[in-house]
Amino acid sequence: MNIGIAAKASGISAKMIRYYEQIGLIPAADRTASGYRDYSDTDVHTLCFIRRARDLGFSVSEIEELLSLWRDRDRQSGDVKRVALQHIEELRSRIAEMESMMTTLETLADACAGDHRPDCPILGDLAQPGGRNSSAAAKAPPPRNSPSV
Amino acid sequence: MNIGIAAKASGISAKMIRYYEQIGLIPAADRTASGYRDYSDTDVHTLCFIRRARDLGFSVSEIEELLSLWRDRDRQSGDVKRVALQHIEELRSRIAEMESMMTTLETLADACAGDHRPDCPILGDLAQPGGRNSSAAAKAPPPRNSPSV
DNA sequence: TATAATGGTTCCAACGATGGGAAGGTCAAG
DNA sequence: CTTGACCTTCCCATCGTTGGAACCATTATA
Repeated sequence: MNIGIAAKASGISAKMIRYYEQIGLIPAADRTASGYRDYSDTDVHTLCFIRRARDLGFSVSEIEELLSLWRDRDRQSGDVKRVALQHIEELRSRIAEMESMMTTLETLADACAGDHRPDCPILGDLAQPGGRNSSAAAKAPPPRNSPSV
Repeated sequence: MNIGIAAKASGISAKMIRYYEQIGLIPAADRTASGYRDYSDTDVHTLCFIRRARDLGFSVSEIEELLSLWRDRDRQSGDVKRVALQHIEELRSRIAEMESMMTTLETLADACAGDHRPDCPILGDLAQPGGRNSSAAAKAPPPRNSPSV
């Protein structure tokens, strides 16, 4: 089947399917006589696996790992679980960071009248001469995934 | 003062200060006779403002808006609050998305023995033929900020 | 059958924010 | 005057994804 059909069937855009092939996440697809990529149901199944993993926020390299474990009949479930737990920790830390930002912002927003007057505790906080550290997390690893519609 | 000093004083790297100048977030710095950028205490104060806003997860365009409100003596605090509340909603939605992922992953990880045996509910879920939708959020706007180390 | 409308192909660029590094000029101390 | 630390500009990489241009293949319609 054509890449467009495989894209609809898997929920991964044709663009991304080509990209995944390019970076080696999936093997190069078969080609028809005219050069079109040709996908089997098995290929689509793999693409669905990838999409599901992406929806759960796994990075491409993690998906690579998961795919190879999936294909390995002699895998140890411990290896899969390790990848999952690591990702869970990653999510946990990013969530904590954002929640910390949110708490601070909510406090500031609550203190702000939000009317026509110029006085504003939010700007007041941002302009703190000391460069305040407050409660908002400052340093943390970058986000993974993110569908960026 | 030199860019290096301003960088240390503000907590923003020299690289990023040049970048912010390039994209117009901050005006072009004065130059010494030899071409070095020259910063005043006021400039550093602005940089600190920017850093604090970034630590709270505001995007560059939001910071642009906040900076212009900060400089506007006739601003209305309602405008500032609107920016903040919008960002809070953004954070809230991203957190919800990640929490949904985490919940799903934790359930799967709990169900996985994590030993030497190959049977694995995590892979089982990812390989669902239907392309499952489950509870994990699939679509959401891209993350802002993110200190990336 | 001629032609138009899809849909495939490749390649290049952009996003957002940041870091890395090369090549070369400047400054201050020894 | 040399050395080392700092500055300058410019380009590249990250990560996942989308967009577009230019061009070829297939299909459907007039």
